[in-house]
Amino acid sequence: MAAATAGACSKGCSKRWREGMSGPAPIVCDACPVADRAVCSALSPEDRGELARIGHHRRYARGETIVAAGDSATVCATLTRGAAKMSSIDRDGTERIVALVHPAGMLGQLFAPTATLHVTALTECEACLFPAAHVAALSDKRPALARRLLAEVSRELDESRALIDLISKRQAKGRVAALILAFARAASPAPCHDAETFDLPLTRGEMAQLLGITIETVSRTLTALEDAGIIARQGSHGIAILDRDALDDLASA
Amino acid sequence: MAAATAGACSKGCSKRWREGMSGPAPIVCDACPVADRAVCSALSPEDRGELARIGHHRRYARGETIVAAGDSATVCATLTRGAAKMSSIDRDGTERIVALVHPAGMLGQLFAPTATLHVTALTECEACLFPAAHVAALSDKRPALARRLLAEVSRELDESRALIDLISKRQAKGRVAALILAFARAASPAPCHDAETFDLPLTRGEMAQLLGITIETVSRTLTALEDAGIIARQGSHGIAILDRDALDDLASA
DNA sequence: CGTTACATTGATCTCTCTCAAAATTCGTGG
DNA sequence: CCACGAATTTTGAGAGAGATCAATGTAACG
Repeated sequence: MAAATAGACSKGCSKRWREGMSGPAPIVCDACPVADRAVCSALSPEDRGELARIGHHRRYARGETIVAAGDSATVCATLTRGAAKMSSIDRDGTERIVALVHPAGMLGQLFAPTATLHVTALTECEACLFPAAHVAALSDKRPALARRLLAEVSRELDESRALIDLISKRQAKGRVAALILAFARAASPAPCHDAETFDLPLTRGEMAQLLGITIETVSRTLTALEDAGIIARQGSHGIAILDRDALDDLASA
Repeated sequence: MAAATAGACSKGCSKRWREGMSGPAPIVCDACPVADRAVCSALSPEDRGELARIGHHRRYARGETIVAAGDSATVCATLTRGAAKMSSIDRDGTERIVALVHPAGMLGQLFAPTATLHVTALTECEACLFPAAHVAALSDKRPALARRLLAEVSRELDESRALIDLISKRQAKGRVAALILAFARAASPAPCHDAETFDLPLTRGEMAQLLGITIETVSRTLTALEDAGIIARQGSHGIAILDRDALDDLASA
């Protein structure tokens, strides 16, 4: 299933694995936290039931590979809980994060004959997986689904362009500030206002890749933001926003 | 129609305007250079004919605004000739290019109720414009079109991610090299191999915005590439690739 | 309790930005 | 067709931000 290099998890997942990371399980839409937002919401209950029988639900540990670049059996998945990253690997082995996926987002590339991107769990997370071919076939019969898929990919495109915005900030402070705000938005249950306290589910290395700066600069910048009283930190990943306006200013610079 | 600031063209287009930049004209698919590649190729001749009657064809001068951010009557357009850029404008007036569009590509945002991005002609170019609502309605009736639209947006997404790749290179040389290669690819009529000599239809300023570096650095980098015998220049926009391997090396760094 | 991975901090160097001026290109008008 | 003027591009010198190299600190796991 996974590509050769993707099996090893360097982040100490083995314990959690043994603790009972669940394998493939049936899909129960009634309990789905994103039933109203995800792509499947475009389907009638009957159609959704049919799709639910074809696909399955899985839980992933942090660091686990969800889709490996090179996989030929393309899946179309919806993230129901947690966060994931999509990344490409250069010939020289450098990883490059090209997208972050939050709950209700789609994982995988619906159209590529083989996946060109790795999809990796950033936190413990859950997803519903479907064979891409089935989804494509169903969308031919259900215009509402086709339209919803189109809207979802368009949304991903907008997000991708927002990411471009993020990393084309000139200064490191601006990039880090924008990243913090992006996660504040994603971490909030309500779309209208952001979370004030949340976890950045990225290592410093991942943040550095994403922002196009070095690990050291990320670290120094976070320290500077904390010293300036703009954020507070709890452990290495916990963030509390103390001065939202200052963060906005930095992010738009 | 256009936003306040978008009307002025600082690039001396007035003459070409007067020379007879054509206004809206009927669509003639027989003469279309991208009839086999564009989204409309998914339609039957009859459906395409119907769409052609609804939409119209226009030519744009370099620097002209095709879609202005804020436009509420959303159009769905196909670029048939030339090159265009999509960009957002920050609150502080900084332009940020988030996508380049080449022939057969789609312009505009099919789903946004109002456009969030400016679309501007980079070269003299031509496009077929359709009301987005009509295209969306037709795609509900024609699964083939819906699928083709989905594929197109997915392709745009891939391109957007490629752009992220481009601007997350650490060094300016790598970014410029990658940009040159991207245009070499786009300028070539054959998909299998790139053009060796072509025009970069961007000003230094546009390249700088795109790459997240300054005009001066772009200029210096091009000079350095020329001094190193990797490229040759003809005028300020003509590029000839002399050492493809060296360029590849720089671009992947 | 030691090992490993991750994060922070420090010192130095390189690259890019900034400010400034010269050179070139291109459109315009004579 | 040539000459002028505006915009763009190139080049230079100096300053600043981030990269790099290196070491210390901290947390998680076996």
